[in-house]
Amino acid sequence: MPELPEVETTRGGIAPYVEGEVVTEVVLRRRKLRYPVPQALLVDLPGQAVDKVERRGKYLLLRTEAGAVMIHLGMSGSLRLVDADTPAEKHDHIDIVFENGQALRLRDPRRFGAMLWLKGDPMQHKLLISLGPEPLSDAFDAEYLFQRSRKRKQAVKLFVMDSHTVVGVGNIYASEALFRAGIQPQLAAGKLTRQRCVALVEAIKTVLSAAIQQGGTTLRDFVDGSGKPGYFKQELQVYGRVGESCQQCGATIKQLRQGQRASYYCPGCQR
DNA sequence: ATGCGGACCTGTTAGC
DNA sequence: TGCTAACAGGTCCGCA
Repeated sequence: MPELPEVETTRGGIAPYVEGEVVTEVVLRRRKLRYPVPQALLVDLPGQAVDKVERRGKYLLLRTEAGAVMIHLGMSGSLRLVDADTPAEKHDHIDIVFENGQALRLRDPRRFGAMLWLKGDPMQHKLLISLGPEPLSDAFDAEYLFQRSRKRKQAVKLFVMDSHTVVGVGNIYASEALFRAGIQPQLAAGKLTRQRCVALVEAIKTVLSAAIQQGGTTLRDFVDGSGKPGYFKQELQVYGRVGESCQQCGATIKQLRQGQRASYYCPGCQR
């Protein structure tokens, strides 16, 4: 469900309410998520104050003096702030309860998400250490993408969705960015020219920034920290629009499958 | 190193 | 209306 804009929307939504708050208790209703929730989280987190809520790629980090809580929302996860006594529903797996009576509640029907407890520098963790640059940082530029893509036969859409290339570009925004850059998704990454790398980097930055502005994209069930949906869906040009006509050129939007995922593109605008 | 398919889950929807 | 199959925002792992 969440790509970078949805995770960033969640981060921004919960940070003001969670930073500075002291954890009193962790309520675990279901241990089996993507990875088993470590016992150490239940033991070590209570008593800690959350210093900062950060994001790296699609991972959220709640930093405390003793360690960091690392959260991934997978395909269907959401984090919401609720009163601690709000009854938990079926897929509400974990509550981080605070002294002020609020709780940060993780809901995740498909359970592809994760909550881990990291000691030491979280950026050195296996899951974070080899991630590519943040798409909205200066490190992600056309020259980087150009060099990185040399000799790659992989389709450009799969290439930009690879978190080792750049983090945070998921299935929706990969299609959207390629449309905006005028690049067809099947093109081998190694065939990108410098010029097209400029356009693609620009498109990725623009589409992600715009989506963050709109509070993310809600296809069916994404909600932010207070339960509100995102409004970027109405800005989508190709994603989910097979058979509709392109707003740019009028051609019919097409769909194909790449890496077991749907890709959407306009055969008129994308070459 | 690269590239691909399978695996992990449940819920919703499309199609017969 | 009901059943079944396909599909859904992610990404790690193992194999060729």
